[in-house]
Amino acid sequence: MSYKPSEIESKWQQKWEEEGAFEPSDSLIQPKKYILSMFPFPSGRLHMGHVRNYAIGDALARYYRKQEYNVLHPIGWDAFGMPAENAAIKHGRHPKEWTYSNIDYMRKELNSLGLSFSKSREFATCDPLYTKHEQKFIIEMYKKGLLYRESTTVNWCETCHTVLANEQVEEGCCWRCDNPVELKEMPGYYLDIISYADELLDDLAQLEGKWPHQVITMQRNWIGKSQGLSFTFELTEESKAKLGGKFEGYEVFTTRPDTIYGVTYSALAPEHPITKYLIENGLLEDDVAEKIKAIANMTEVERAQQEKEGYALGIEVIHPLTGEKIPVWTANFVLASYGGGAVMAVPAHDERDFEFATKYNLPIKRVIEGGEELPYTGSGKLVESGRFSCVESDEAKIAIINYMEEEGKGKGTTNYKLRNWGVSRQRYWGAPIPFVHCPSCGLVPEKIENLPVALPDDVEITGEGNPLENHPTWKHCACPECGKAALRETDTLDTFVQSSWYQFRYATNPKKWEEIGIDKEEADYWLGVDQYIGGIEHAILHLLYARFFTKVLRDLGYHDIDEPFTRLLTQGMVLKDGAKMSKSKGNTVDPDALVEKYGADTARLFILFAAPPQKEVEWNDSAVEGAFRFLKKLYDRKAKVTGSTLPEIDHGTLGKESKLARVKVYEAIQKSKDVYESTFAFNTLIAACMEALNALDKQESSEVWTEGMYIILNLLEPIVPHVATELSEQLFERKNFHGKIEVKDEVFAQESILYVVMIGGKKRTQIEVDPGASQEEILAAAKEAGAKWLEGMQVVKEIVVPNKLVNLAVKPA
RNA sequence: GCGGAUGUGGUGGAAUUGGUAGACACGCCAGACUUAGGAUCUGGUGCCUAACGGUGUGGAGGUUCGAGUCCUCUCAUCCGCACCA
Repeated sequence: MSYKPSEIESKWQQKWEEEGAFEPSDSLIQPKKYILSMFPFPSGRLHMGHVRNYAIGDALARYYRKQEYNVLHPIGWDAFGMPAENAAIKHGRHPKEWTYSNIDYMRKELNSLGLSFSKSREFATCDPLYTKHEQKFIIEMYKKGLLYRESTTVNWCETCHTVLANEQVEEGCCWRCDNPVELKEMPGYYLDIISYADELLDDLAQLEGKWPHQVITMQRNWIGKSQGLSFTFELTEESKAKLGGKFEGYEVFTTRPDTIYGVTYSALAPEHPITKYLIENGLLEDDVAEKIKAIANMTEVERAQQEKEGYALGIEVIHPLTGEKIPVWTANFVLASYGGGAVMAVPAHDERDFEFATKYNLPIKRVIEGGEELPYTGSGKLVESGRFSCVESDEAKIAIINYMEEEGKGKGTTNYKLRNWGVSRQRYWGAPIPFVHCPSCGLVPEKIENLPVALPDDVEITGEGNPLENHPTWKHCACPECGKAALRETDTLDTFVQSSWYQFRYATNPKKWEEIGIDKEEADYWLGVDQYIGGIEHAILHLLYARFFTKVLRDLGYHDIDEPFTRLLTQGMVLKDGAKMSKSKGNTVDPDALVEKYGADTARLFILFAAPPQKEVEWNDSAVEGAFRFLKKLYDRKAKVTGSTLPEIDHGTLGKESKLARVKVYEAIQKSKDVYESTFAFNTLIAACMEALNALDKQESSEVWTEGMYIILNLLEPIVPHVATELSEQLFERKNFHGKIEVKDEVFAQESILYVVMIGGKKRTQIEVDPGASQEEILAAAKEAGAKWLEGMQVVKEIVVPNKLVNLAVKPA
């Protein structure tokens, strides 16, 4: 019988389904492995990236299951989000209907790949049961002061009609639709991720070596911690008067307090309250006011592309140390979102300040020695810096901070680039933010017993405005506190909130899902995820949020885990014709079609064989054929097997070719541990199995064949489970899938050892030596074999690398 | 600009971590079997050379008996952040 993947695969998929073969045990004492591939968004169909992601995770899950670990390998659906609403707008389908029908289709696709998921723990994040617990967390965070509502400048995507978090803005554009992001002032809910910035930063150290270095660095840079001095610039009396007594001064932050004596001007962001006040009260000339407003309307990206531009505001502040009067400007390079939206400017020692000062003829005062030209941004001895002159930069930084603190003029401060996480979305298809606006009580969280605050099904989705806002009745409710008429919050939560805690939900037994969100005992048993697998595109977004949420939930008492993902593998993209597969480029390969033509095993084998998982993999039709050919060959060789157990082989009696075949087989075993447990270089394990099969083909011992197939099927089962299980069932009653196969050292014992002979660093010949040969004997043999190249030469050094080579260093005699 | 990677045959990629570079596979070439095949099997295949031999891991140096692997400089490509004071 020839290899018929479709028959074999559907047979085993059905069997696994009936057996509930991949459910984890409820016993929480066994050694465990939690293997998690990032859950998919139910977009409609699987793509090759999914196949790769799940093939990697499945191989690991199956490997550990065979090693008798209790394995949790769950799947679910990241089901809220814009595309569902876009489908509603475009095709008039209800987001819920669209989402669930996509899930049904994609579940079948995943099934057809033979992935060993726990079916009982599958869920979609749009399930009100999931929302219920999430809303409870949100309310608890609010009560703890970690969630707050405020009106501020936000990133607004006009196409998606919603606010975006900082992490969701890529080069000034929306991460989802790629339209330029606008700045807009509006109220929203924020999670105080900054209060966890230090822990998020410090704990990266424990991920070192377990997460890709690149991801750790990206997170570190994103958090962007910097230390320095913050102090208040007090306005002069005239300036205070000009500002109607509304302002005493403003705060600035600097990482270079050592340059403070070099301040020659100060600059405010166009959005700074003082700038705004001056404009709104007509205290600037009309054309200047217009120009400042124009800057304020630009996005940060647009501003960054502009030349430095600014305007004198006609006010002055007092230098905190010299008492000098310093002019105040507004400038397009000062960011409203960082360090209070105001800076002290030291043109001599800062490139931006220098460029600006040069353009507007502002004074430049050197206060640090070093460098030939200005601006000089390095460190050095201070000059013209009062009592701090002659002190080195590093010391001066500390001394000046200390002095400012003593004098009550400023303090040492830490600043982060990280902004608090804006979680409000003005969209329908998300988890409602469980708050109520009461005219008498203000902002009130919904009562826990009333959760979930569920979405109404009867909505009109037009793309105009927020459907929840427009719904005739949904938002009208009674205040949870005073019972009077009130309005529900119509914002929904960012979908990244759902994916921030799903790893804990899977760990909780489904029997408890109704009652509790996270079971502490089970969470502490299963988490951290032993191996997490997903795309690099989540390096900051999801992976930072999930780390943050984990710490917050820990502090709320839900579990004791510090880091959710112990080990992380970021898989490379699947390319075709050198570009990422995408519908718009028309270079996709449909997993369904592939599975239909060659079977799931071929698809899985190809994608794991073509490249190591961390790298990009280029699609190659003939390499797919090659993978299929190998499986056909493997299947065909079942005829060579004569016994149904692992045979006892008398190694000494075997022929040379048979011995070599055994070496290859046992080398593959050794390789497999390394691959499955540390390097994930499945390509090399597959190659080792191919080598072993090639070597088996070159010999005739049926015992060696039996042993070889017994072992190879065991090693390949995680990668090509259907064909491996089928053959194992036919040949060995699946006995080869249980327990470890011991490596037999006798196989590696050699009768003679091959030494390469190098003379003068060049490979010249080789010799066969008895394993017991002494160093002298080996050298003698080498010299004899290499006599031709030693003529007229003098050996100056002799190196013998045991079991490998002899190197004779020579020079002309 | 800052940060992180990566450079090995025609292609995807190996290399026991300083020890025979190119495993395995794709492609290509030759042959066999076939009515035929884009099926299967066998053999070959880094480059230069008729051969002996030489040469070869982006480039240039260095350490070493020995370097794809370690060090210094350099070039190229990719990714992330980007006026963060």
